[in-house]
Amino acid sequence: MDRYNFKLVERKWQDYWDKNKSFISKIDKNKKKFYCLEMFPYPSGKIHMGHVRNYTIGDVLSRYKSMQGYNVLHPMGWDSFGMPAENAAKENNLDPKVWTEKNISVMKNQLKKLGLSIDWTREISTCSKEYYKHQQLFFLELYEKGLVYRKENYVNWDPIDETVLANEQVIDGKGWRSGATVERKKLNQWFFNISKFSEDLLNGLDKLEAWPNKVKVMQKNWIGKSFGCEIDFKIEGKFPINSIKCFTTRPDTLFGFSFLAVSVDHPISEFFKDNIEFSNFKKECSKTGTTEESIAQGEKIGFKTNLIAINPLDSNHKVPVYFANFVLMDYGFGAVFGCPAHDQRDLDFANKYNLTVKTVVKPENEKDTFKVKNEAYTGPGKIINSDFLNGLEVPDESILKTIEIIEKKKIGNKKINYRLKDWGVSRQRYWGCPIPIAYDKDGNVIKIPKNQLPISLPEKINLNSKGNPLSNAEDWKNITIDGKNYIRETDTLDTFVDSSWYFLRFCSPTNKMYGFDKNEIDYWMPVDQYIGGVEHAILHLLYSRFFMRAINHKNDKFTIKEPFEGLFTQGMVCHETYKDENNKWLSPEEVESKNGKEYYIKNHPEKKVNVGPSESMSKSKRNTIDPENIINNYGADAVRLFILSDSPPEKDVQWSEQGMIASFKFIQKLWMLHEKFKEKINKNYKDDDEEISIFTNQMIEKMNYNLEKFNYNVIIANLYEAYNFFTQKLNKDIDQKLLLENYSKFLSMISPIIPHFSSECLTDLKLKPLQKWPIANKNFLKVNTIEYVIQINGKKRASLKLMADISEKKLINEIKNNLITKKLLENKKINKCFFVKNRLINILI
RNA sequence: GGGCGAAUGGCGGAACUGGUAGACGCGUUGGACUCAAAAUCCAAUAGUAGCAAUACUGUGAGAGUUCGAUUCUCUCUUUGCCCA
Repeated sequence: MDRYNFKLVERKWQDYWDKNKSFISKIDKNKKKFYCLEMFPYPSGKIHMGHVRNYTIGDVLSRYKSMQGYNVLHPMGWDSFGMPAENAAKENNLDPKVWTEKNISVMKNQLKKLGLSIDWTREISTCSKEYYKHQQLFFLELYEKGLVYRKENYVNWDPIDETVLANEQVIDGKGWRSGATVERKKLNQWFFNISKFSEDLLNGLDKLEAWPNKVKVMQKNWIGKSFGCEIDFKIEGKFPINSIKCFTTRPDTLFGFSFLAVSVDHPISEFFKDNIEFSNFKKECSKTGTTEESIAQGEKIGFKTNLIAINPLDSNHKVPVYFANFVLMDYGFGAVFGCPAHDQRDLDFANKYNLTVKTVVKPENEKDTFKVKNEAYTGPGKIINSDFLNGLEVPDESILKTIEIIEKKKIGNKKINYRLKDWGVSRQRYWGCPIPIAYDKDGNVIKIPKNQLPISLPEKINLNSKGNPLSNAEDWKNITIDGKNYIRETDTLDTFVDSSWYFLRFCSPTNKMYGFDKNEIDYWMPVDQYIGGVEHAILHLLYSRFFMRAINHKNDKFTIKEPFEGLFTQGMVCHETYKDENNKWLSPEEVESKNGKEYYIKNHPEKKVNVGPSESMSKSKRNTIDPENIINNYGADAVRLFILSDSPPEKDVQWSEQGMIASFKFIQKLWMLHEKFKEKINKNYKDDDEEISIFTNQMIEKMNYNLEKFNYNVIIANLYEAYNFFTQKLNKDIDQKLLLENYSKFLSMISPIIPHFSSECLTDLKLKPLQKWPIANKNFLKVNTIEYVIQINGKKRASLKLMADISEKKLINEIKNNLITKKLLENKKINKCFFVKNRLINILI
């Protein structure tokens, strides 16, 4: 008996699928379509285990659906613009394009070795002109629709590298690369008007039934709809200003008003621009940072002005106006009214500056003399100390009534506020999609004519110069249109723009005229199942949902709104972490252990290794496992099997060498089983055995259930059970035909997971590979005998194997007559019985 | 601080709609084969007591609903993720 040679077999079937164009998809209106998409990778150089997991999950689903008769679209591409290419190019003095293309070809080979059922004819790469020229056209279309605009905005500015940094590139207030202290700087930036769709994006979530709830909740919180009102506060003082507008969700606490706080960027800051103390205060504020986190945790500081604000509901009630570091200009109107008794932030502030704390809400079970001390009260209750508002129920009635009064008095209006801000898409970088805009000498914006697209990135550019390489590329930057001189926009688009529509491009990847073909979209979209990491739960998914709406805005290019009908977020791949005595990270290859408890450096038993917790694989912790090595050692099928077997796909999985070996061995065992099957099938037995058909058909039902629910770890447990079952069955003589029928169904059911192996076995039996998905025969789903559980007073006491469908009476009779169970009821009076058909009986005595 | 989850043997994890808790795998132990080891195969494996049949305990803790709770409700503890 030969060992199973995975190297030959896997190579053979990958070639076969290539040659036979097995996974190429075309529109077929007679078939139901299924669009299965996994988040496309960034071509960083090598695939990692996270990719293996992601794409295996998608591949199992694609193959399963395709066997069920769906017309499956399962494409793959490259999210190939972005900073790592630019950085790598700088370090190695390379062209980012060359670096990227090399990575793509390596990674494509690696993916092919996994045996994925991908239609490679649809491969796209976002850094190719053929892709981004359509994106430039979209940009112009959106601009024409008023969904793109330019405004000044604050950015993180690295003064050494002369570049803008993303928030995550700022570490402890310093640039991650240069180490320079990051400054806040105002720059002209391009924005997508995503906030225009806030309400629609929020409402759309309700219809996404096949999305994980947690993702919907995250998006909902991100959009952050809050209901409240805007209020005009009259201002007294010697400055040319009559009123300041505030947004509040708690107008009902207006009588607890004790100060008005505005952002240091508020227009009234103009009045203080020559005030040195104010400038110092403003500097102080920029140090503490502007993230909501640093504001919530940091000290609340204020700068008292000589302005006075008046309570619009009580003109005798006057309070000071402060600049405060916890008020942000881009939320609401950059001004809030402070009610310390019912907002912790306001209370901290009031305590620091000795401001009045007036309680205006009391909890239901407290007296009217209730007073807030060190902790703000934000819960429900009743309004007190508030003149004509007294007695209102907090929060619903009190807020609505107060808004009504405010509107009647014409001092403010009901308003819905969203936390979602417009999407800044400008990046001062080279390796991205150029923005199709130019400026005349006065700085006026003109669109690049559509017939001049694409605007290609210049080649052979000096990346080591300071600042944005494109703004230094004089030849490229200066252009003439219709004889007039212009300067190109030198910012490129955020790479999240690239990934906001790639799922549309996959439907018609070679269409030259437009980003997609309507016919193809109408057939393939929406994506039926989208699979990827939960880290993209907010930005990428929200941007994609926005982009669909934006493209469709005012012209109804397609009828669907949501790009992703179903979403599945898989967990990460983790591994233990190792450190040597000097606290340096060690990779798993450098470590070994004899007993599984004590670890030491390979071949150096005297050098002990500290084992840390299992964490998501990352280069920095050196706890990665290279998929390519694993595939070479154990084969693609074994890796696919292992990566799915140990944990539910939505949870983190722990990489384990032992688990990997177990999966490898299982395939070897399956091969031995196959050899035995073949032997039996070739001999002429006649004995009938219903049990084998019952088992197979029940297994089909289980597989269907668990595949639909993504319980892939359970599926593999089912397969192991099947293996155990068949191994035992083979000791008996079974009718040839019956055996072949059931075994071939088994082979079909394992094929989504270990397709090379399954194809090999099926053809070895002179059957076709990629068989149809088996359909359970209902005749075999009904079982003749059932093991009934017998409970006495709720406790299991025995079980009896009896005919299915028997009645309660008959079962009790059986219990009374059976030798084993007889004693349970002897001399006992049955008070009550609970009978669950074909399952159990609970007798109360 | 807020939101959403999770907690089951030595480990990863199963358990349909409230109905036999621990499927399946790993590990461990014992045995077979072998000069020996590896590999492979067989058996055992929640805990306690017992030679055993069996009995009792047991799904983070405590209460509740129920004939019956890993599953439903409440309180608490720990923990993860997200937003801050």
